[in-house]
This record gives sequence, C-alpha cells and structure tokens, in this order.
Amino acid sequence: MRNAERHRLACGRRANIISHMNLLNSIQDRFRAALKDLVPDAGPYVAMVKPTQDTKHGDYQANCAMALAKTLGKKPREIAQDIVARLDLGDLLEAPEIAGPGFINLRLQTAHIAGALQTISPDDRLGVTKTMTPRTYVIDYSSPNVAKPLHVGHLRSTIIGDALTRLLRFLGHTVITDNHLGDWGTQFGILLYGYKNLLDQEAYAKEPVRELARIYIEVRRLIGADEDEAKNPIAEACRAETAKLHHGDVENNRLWKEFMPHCLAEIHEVYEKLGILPYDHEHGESFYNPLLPGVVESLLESKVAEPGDAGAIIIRFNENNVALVRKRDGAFTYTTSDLATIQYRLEHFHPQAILYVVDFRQSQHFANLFEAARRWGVTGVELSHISFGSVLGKEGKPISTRKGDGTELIDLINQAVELGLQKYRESYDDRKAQGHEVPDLTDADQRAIAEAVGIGAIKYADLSQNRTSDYKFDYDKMLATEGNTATYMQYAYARNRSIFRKAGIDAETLRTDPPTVTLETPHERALALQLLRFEEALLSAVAEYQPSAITAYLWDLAKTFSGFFQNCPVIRAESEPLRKSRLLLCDLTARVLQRCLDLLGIKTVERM
RNA sequence: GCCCCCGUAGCUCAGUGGAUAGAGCAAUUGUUUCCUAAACAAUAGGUCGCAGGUUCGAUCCCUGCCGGGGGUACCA
Repeated sequence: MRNAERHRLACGRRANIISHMNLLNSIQDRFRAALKDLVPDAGPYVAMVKPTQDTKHGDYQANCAMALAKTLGKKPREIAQDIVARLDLGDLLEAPEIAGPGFINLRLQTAHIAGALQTISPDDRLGVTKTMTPRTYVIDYSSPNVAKPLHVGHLRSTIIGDALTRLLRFLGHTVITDNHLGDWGTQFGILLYGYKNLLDQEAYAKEPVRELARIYIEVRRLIGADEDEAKNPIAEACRAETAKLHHGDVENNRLWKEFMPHCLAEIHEVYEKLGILPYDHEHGESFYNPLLPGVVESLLESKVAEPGDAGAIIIRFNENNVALVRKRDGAFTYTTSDLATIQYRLEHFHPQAILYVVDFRQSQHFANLFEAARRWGVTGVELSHISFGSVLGKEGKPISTRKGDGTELIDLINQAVELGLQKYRESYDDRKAQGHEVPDLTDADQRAIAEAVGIGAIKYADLSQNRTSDYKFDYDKMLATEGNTATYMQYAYARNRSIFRKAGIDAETLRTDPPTVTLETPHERALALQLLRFEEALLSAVAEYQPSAITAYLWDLAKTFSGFFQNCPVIRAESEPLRKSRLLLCDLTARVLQRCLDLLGIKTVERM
C-alpha cells in the first residue's frame, strides 16, 4: 500500500513542471536509467538511494551495488563502477565516490542547489508540488465524550488528527474531518440525574455550560471511586436515566437536545483555544443510532454476524476473538455504531481512505472492525488505525483522568500559556540586564507570544514524539529553549524576521525578483540544501502518517539556520550580492519554518 | 491462557537491512562593543534487554527467553 502510494506520487511528480525540485527523486530517476540495462526490475535498487546519515559521506548515497553482487555475480565495487559509468550526472551531481564495500557517495553540485533555491523563491508552496493523484480522506479524530470536560487523554488524537489534516490538504488531497462524538452514552445519565436533583436554576440560566460541568463533577463526586459503581445507588439512578433516554423518554430526550449545544460549545471553546481547524462534520453516536438495527440485520443476512450467548449477536473472528454487535439486552455496541459509520461515510463522502486517530489500546477493536467491514463487503478503501501511545505523568505513570486532579485539558493549556509568559518575561529581563535594547511590548503582544509559545510547546512535544510511543508530559522539557522544541523553532523564526526589520527590507521583493544565490560557506550550502528537502520531509511524514517526520526536519532546518545565523553576517555581508543572496536564504528559511509549524498547527510570532 | 506494543548513553527520546549507532538534557569548557545569548561551539558518555537464526552486512527481519505496559463478547 505504502509503496503503491509512493509510486503514484513519484509518477505524478515526474509529470509536473517543477518536478526537478525534488532532489531525491531526480537522483533516483537517474539511477533508474543507469540500472535499466543491468537488472530487469530496478525498482527496489532505486529505493536504495537515500540521504546520507553522515554528511561526510556526501549528500545522498546509493547502497544498491552490494545488494546486486549476488545476482550479477560480480564484486560490489565493480558493480558500483558500472553504475557510476552509466549514471548521467548532468549539472546535478559531482563525480560520485565509491567507498567501503561499494557505497556510492553522491554530492550535489553547489551551483545546482543555488539555482534551485532561486527558482523556488517566488513559489508560495516553496517547491512542494501538489500530488497528481489526490485522494479523499475521512479523518476521525478527537472524538470526545460530550458532557465531560476534555482531559489530557484527548490531546493526542486531537492534535495528531489536526496535523494530518493540514498536511494532507497541503499536499493536495481532499480531507473530510469528522468528530465522532460520544454523545449518547452513560455520561448523559449523570447529567440528567444531576439536572433533576442538584441544579442551581439561576446559575443554569446564566451560564449553562458551567452549571452543567458543575453538576457533572458533583454527581461524579457523589458516586465516588469507580470500583463501587456497580452497587452505588446514585450510579444506579444515573444508569436508569440513560436507559430512559435510549428508550425514547420524552422528558429526557428534550433535555438531551437542550444540553447538546451547551456541551458542544464547551468543547469548541477548547478547540479554538488550541487552534484546531473547524470540523466539517460532527456526527456523533446519536446520529448513527437510528441506523443500527438495519446494520445488524444486514450483518446477519450476509452471515457476517451470528447469534451468540443468550440472545446476543456476535461476529466471530476466531476461537477467542469475538466482537459483540448486539448485547443480550438488545442494546448495540461501538462495533455496530462504527460499522454504521463506515457505511454512512462510504455512501456520502466516497473516500479512498478512512483514518481513525485513536490510541493504541483500541488496536484490537480496529483490527476486528476492519476485518468485519471487509467481510461485509467494504473494499477499495484504505481503513487505517492511526494509533498512538499514552500521555504519562512526569513520573512515568498514566495520568489519572479522575476529576479534580488538574488534568482537564483547558487547565493544562492555561498552565502552559502562563509558563510561556513567564519565559518571555525572564528573557526580557535577561536581555535588559545584558544591556540589549529590548522593545517594550503591549500586554496584548506579550499575551500573543505566551499563547504561541505555550500552546506550541504542548503540541510540538506531542507531535515530535514517535506516534506509537508513550511520552511524559513535562512542562520543563516542552518549554525548554534548547533542543527540539517549538520554542527553539519559533525563536529561529523570530531572529530571522528581526533581520528584515533591522535591514528595512521588504521580503516580498526577494520573491518577485529573486537575486542570484551564492553558497560559499558550508553553513550556507547546508542551509540551502536543507531548504530544498522540504518536500522529502512532507512525503515521508505522509507515507507513515507520522508528523514527527516534519518535526525532525524542522529541527535540522532550525539548527542549520542557527549555525548560519551565527557565522554568516547578513546585513553586514561583505558585498551587496552576498547580502542579497543571504537575505533570500533567510526569507526562504522563515517561510519554510512558518509553513512547517503551520502544518503542525503551531503559530509563529514576529518577535519574542 | 491467548493477542498486541515496548526495552538504545545517568535522564528524556530519535533512528535505519549498510560505513565509527544519533540528538537534547544533565556534567566539564569556550564564545556576546550583540542581524534577539530563548543562541553557537567543543569534550566526555553505549554489550542498541539476553540467546540463537536469516543475510555480503542485523540495533532493525525471524524464533525463544527475561523484564515492563496494554487488550481480551455485553464501556468506547
């Protein structure tokens, strides 16, 4: 699947006018041509051309000679010689070096890098081409239970889903975002019980969202610890309210309709604060509820499902792996609802892929769900569980989601923003103390910096982690100014922008009429090359649905820029052409930094 | 019991069938008459959990074991 997608992308790019901007692809194309007469299927060997891990081996390397030794019956170094002899270097590559057992080390011609940079400068997309094979994706992420405050457990799904949406759209795909709200569950029984027994009418009239949150927490508190719930009389009463809701009780359904907008408003407020793109759809469980009897009927009819114990209906995958689609009390389950959702999405959105950004603990559920869907006749659509690890406390233990311990998402966000503001003020004081001239920013500007830094820190810490591993939620680490953090990227951007302010240059002029680029120092060359690798990074991020590929690229770019900034004076460059060339490097760096951060849902600020 | 994930530097984590396994923090040290020091640079730090196997080549793929986490028909 992934290879097929890569292949389609590659073919699409070849057809594109500015396809030569993708360095890796250009080099691979040349290897494809060189290998054509040596081996019947060059594909796998072309894939062995990749960026070097160590810059002392050049910019790119080809490892195919060793792999070909057996099939061709020759020594790897000889094969490397053959390949190199057939390789059209053009104005792209320096003469390759053959090293070690048969590595082909490739170095790009610096003039080519400089030319390519000048070419992409006017391009809004910074040299990244739109895919020639756009797909329609449905992405299902965040999906909280409404009527409960969002907590830390919702963080990853929300921001990973948001980042993937931005990335896929930027690459030219159609993305339909759908928030599969848990809006029909037992939490409404709690709310209904609370409404009927604990409501402060006046408070409800004035601030319904807050009052509903209060009674929710109050009822949870009265129920007490989870383990007592089965025999707890209040919990029992709540369950009864839920059952009445589900069985069509008029009063409870009226109240449900009354609560919903308030519950949604509360969730949307957090999304807005976090900077999450607005959803295209928010079809929750209640939306699919009327479809469920028909789904079960269809499952039975097509023999996907079968009767289980005591009137339950099940789908059997193997001896000890079974999914329930109707409970013995007649109620449906999330499997039923998820199958109804797939059916609905196929019918209404016609996607080529449906992605579920949901934590790893549900991987068996999704494996079963996808298998059930296939048996049910769903074909020709990628169904992927974009799984992720847990957010752990600083001590490495899962953060408890029990109420009242400060794990509500909104509190975490506010805390990070507060710390961001502190950081700004410390830095301001330090710089003053060092005798620097520091502008006095308005409270509003400081606030904007604090939000960009604080919220950026949370998001970046999450997205820079390999999706599948757990990570520790640690303010000190995520707000650090050194290392791979949002702050470091934002700082690189702000320093960069400062150059243009000081120089009094409108960056736009560099884009409409890009100056000649000269890359004399290793710092300039490294920065330029890194800028040209933007598309490579995005394609590798999308291939694995892995936002951390973008952050890894950002980290390299920002570090390379910092080295350049330290060593290559821009405003005081030795000559006017060099100054222009460096300004262009800066402008492109700022734009790529900003674009990358934007794809992650992170804001930049002009100064900090 | 069965299934899934993880184990890499003191700490937090990257990483890939390829060359001497990388970052950041912490430690030691240097750099500011400043295009923002929220920075740059240098030194030191490793049995990639253990044992086999496949391979020209394994931290990566396969098998077993040890350790940790998660899931396992009526919550999603």
